[in-house]
Amino acid sequence: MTRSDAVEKRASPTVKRTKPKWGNPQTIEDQHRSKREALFLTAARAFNEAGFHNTTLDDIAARLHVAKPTLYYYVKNKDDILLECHRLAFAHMQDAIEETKRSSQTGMEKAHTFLLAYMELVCNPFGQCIIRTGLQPLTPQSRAKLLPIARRINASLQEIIRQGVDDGSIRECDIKLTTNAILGCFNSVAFWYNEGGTLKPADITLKYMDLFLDGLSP
Amino acid sequence: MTRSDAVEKRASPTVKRTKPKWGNPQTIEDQHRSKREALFLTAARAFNEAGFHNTTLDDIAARLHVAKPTLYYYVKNKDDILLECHRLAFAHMQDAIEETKRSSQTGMEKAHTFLLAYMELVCNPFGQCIIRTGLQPLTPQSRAKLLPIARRINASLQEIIRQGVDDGSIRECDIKLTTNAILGCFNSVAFWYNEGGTLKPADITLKYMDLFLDGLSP
DNA sequence: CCACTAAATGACTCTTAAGTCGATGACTCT
DNA sequence: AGAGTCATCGACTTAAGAGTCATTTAGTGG
Repeated sequence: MTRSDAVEKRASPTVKRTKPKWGNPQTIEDQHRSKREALFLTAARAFNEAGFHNTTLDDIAARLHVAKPTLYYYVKNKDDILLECHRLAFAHMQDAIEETKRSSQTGMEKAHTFLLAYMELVCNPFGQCIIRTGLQPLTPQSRAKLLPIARRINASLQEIIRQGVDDGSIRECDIKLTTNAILGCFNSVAFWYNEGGTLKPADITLKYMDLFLDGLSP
Repeated sequence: MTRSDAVEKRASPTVKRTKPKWGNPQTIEDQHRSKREALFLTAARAFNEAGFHNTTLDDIAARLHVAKPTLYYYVKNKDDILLECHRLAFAHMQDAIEETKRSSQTGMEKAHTFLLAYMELVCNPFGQCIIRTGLQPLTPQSRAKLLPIARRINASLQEIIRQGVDDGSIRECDIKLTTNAILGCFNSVAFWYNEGGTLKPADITLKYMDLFLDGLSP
């Protein structure tokens, strides 16, 4: 690679550093953070397209028009990248879980709120990364950090359905199995959802809810 | 490893060769085939437990009490192993597809037959391997061989549901979306199914069918 | 203009695991 | 017993890709 290439590479997506005045040091930290986020988003997209193990750090660096060692300025290692992608995805659900916990809706209504949030998770690059890449490539330590979060999501939906059965908004059913069925069904959207398409997460949620509510019997 | 260890290793699961008389050469070929099958089953189990990329050929060889180069006597390379695992799994579905094609049942009834077979696929080690490992680790060439088969399964279920809607045994619905929902839901069983448990594939199928047929409305 | 820090990189090292090869033991048939 | 396979393995090569480090460049504040 020639000298001028390198310069051109660095020029394109790298945000120009703005004056890190002592009075307003926020600016430079923001820059660092926004570059980190760009790194994760780019990595997640790459993982989703080619798979975690088929994506090298050189690939990710190339997408960012940067050399591999630069990544290590923002991130500890490859495992760390995936871990953070998962964390960012889960953060999105955290709010939805809290919201349904606080609200005084029926189980059915809560299920709708919760599942809409979940579908949005599953359709965004970080969520797709969770579903498609999974926890397997992570080190056992990183996996141990994420497993409780994943379990909490499952437990929250179980809780919601149980409440629904109690308040009569959902019919009697095997709660664990039903939860697994619904989540499995929603997860699978990560494999065919297309960001550019006309079908938006909210649309899919409605159609799936309809299917799960009224069933296929004529 | 000492000399005697090696001998002991070879002794245990390796079937003793039986006389490959010229008059009955079948015997020795069977032996070769059964060892190949053992290899694939062992590999599939290993992939399911640790993931494809976390499973080395040495791991698989160790499980078979054999040295790595021995594997290459039965198999071209690692890609070949995974490809064959997927092939073996799909073969199971082939029969079910043909059967539903030939039969004169209603769409609903065909769906039941088909989905029972599919659930059995998903719960057996090779099927789990398809779902959990996926096609991503395969070379593009191998992937190209399997993709049409996967599509055929999806298309077959679509066909069945379409017929069900036509003959009135299934209510009007978005056929593609419904197919994806059902298959996604069934696929996810591969992640929690436990061979030793009391819940058998047929039981899960019934419960899931019930859910999809009658829905969750009270 | 100079010292300082943030950011980036070229050119390495190191490890892991896939795949190869020649030699050897086991069994059968004549 | 000797020839001829089948099956197996120890020891090796090779490639890829993660991670490191010393160095350079660019922008900033005094």
